[in-house]
Amino acid sequence: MKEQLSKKAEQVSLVLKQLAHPDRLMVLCCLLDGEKTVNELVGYANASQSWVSQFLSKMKLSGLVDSQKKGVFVYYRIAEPRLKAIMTAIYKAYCVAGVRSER
Amino acid sequence: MKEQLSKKAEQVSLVLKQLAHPDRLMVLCCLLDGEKTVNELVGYANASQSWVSQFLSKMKLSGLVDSQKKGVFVYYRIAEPRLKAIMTAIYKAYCVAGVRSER
DNA sequence: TTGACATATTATTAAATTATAATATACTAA
DNA sequence: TTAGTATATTATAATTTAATAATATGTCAA
Repeated sequence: MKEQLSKKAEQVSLVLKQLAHPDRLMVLCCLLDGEKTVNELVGYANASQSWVSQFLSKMKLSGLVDSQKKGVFVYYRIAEPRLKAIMTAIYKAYCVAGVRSER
Repeated sequence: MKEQLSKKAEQVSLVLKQLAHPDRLMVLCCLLDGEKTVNELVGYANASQSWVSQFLSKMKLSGLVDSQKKGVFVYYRIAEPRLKAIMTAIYKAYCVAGVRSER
């Protein structure tokens, strides 16, 4: 039981490491809204094209996002429902105004 | 609006950085269950007393947990409801068996 | 086939984090 | 007051991660 939890913890920590950065959070927050091209994401995060591309490529490698090419554009979206769940929880906790934090 | 989000992102990333580590997740997961002494937490994470103490002290500094001394023991608990919310989401997503991930 | 734009890759230096050890403090019971 | 246990602090070397620049690839339209 504890063994299992510690394996999960390993897995979750790999996901959280990818999120634990302001610009990366901005990108993911943006993806939470639906699929976006690389350039659209560059606009949201204050980061370079190269940086965003790198980040997305890592996220894709680990299966957290996937992408679809349409002509010149590459559309990225969140592929892992558990990532979506975590991002949604974060968004609700920190970005939805007027929600009283219950004890 | 975007300005605000990016400030939030900064704030959230500081929280996530504290979580993004297997042993730290174990500790927090354990605290999700209720308050615990340092030694109890040392038992759950496979980490040294010194390490757990250090971690808790940082978390306390940033207001994510707080502690209460009872005799020789120091009881720690999650102080920030938003941390509790995120941890709960993570726990549900990764540790609750049998939950179908909805699309 | 060339120019313009969208995306991807690679390399390198700077900076932050991790793991660990050693040691200190504080409380309690005897 | 001393021994034993619980917790906290400090320091440092090793490892990761971050930031950035330079450049490459691929697609499309003219």
